[in-house]
Amino acid sequence: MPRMSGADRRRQIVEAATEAVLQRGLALAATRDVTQAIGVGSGLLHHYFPSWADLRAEAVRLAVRREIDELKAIVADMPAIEALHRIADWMVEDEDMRHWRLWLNAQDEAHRDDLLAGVMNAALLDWHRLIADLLSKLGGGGAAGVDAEPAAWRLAALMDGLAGAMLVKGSVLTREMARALMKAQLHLECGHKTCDWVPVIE
Amino acid sequence: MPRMSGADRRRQIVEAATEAVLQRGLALAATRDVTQAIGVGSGLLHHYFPSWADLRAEAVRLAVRREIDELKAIVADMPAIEALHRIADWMVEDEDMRHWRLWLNAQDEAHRDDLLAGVMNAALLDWHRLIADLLSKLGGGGAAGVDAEPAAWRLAALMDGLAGAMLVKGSVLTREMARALMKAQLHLECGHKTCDWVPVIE
DNA sequence: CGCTCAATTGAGCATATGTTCAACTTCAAG
DNA sequence: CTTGAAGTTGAACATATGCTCAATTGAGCG
Repeated sequence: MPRMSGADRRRQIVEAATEAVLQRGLALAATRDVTQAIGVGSGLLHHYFPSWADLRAEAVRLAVRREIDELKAIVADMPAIEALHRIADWMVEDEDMRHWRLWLNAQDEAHRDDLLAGVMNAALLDWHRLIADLLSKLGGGGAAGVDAEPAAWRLAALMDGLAGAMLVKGSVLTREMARALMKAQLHLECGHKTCDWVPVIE
Repeated sequence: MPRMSGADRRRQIVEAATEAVLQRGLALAATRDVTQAIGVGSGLLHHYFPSWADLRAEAVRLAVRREIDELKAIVADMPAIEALHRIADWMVEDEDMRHWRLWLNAQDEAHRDDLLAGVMNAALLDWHRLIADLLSKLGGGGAAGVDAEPAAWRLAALMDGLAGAMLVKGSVLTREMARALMKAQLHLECGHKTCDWVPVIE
């Protein structure tokens, strides 16, 4: 009901769309979820966004960027090896895992939506860079350390894959298994010198 | 139009549903795709399946089972290490990757569909077992070999993760990178003794 | 006050979905 | 031929979606 400046309203809409998309998933979230949440008419949404696909992509971009930024902040002042382990823990920390759900959901939906594809590609690069930078801090600067780039791809992809399997209802792959598998991978990648964690899976 | 025995008709419907689901994805595939493809009325579908969700789950089960069986056949008579590398190649072989698309799609959709969750859990177990069995043939029987179970989980999850990233339109993660990363993982898991492939990523 | 422009409305449209059900057709058994 | 059960039909229904557009409101300004 209350009047707003264009920019503010736009932000509010994206915010509501982000919430909708996190709660209901990309498939179920609809324009009406957004308009009803903030109590505006359906026309207003299309006044700011040409189509639902545009708003949806923006919403996903916001959700994903926030999540990565938050993780970056958590990990900012840690030694690299500790940060990597922290990331493995962070992965299984979220109670309902809405963000992993959205991530996988968006990656999947990106097959049919070019806007989402762009968003997810950018996100994947960020994600990879975060890990690669940490890995390259491990070796002590240069010579015989870890090959950061491919190792980062492996770690990033492994997390995605584990998350996907873990999120299936009633999955045999539990959270603790996923965590242990991630840590074992760190062990494999970093070797004994820089990483003394020993994986145990019963 | 032609009359059929119940069992045959049922099979035909599942077959058509499988094709529909592979072509259009779980989100877009609809009952009408199936009925129109085989030229029957909409009521017939519900005569054999209580709901679209049931038929869809059956269709996914068939598609996934076929794919795994096919891979098993390809790999059947190979030495274990060769088979594992063959699987890494197989992963990026498919031109349009419809089966990977469906796999990831179904895993994602499984959040909202309990029938699919069951199907995908069973599939994941099969998938893991295939790899674990190959790995356990590597060590020579027992003692100081590879720890097959967790290694298989890692390899399986890594493939899923790589596939997911690779399938995003315009992805930075190309097929050749995915293949190389998988082979590098095999190198990491199996060690130098049993696996002499050297990963190269430019 | 009036004027203007942007924000806002919401009923309505076109489209698509899964599902129902009373009627119809076929075919084999009696 | 009759009968009955199984296969089959397709128009109709309830529901949901994104989107349009003529009309209305409101705030700032001269």
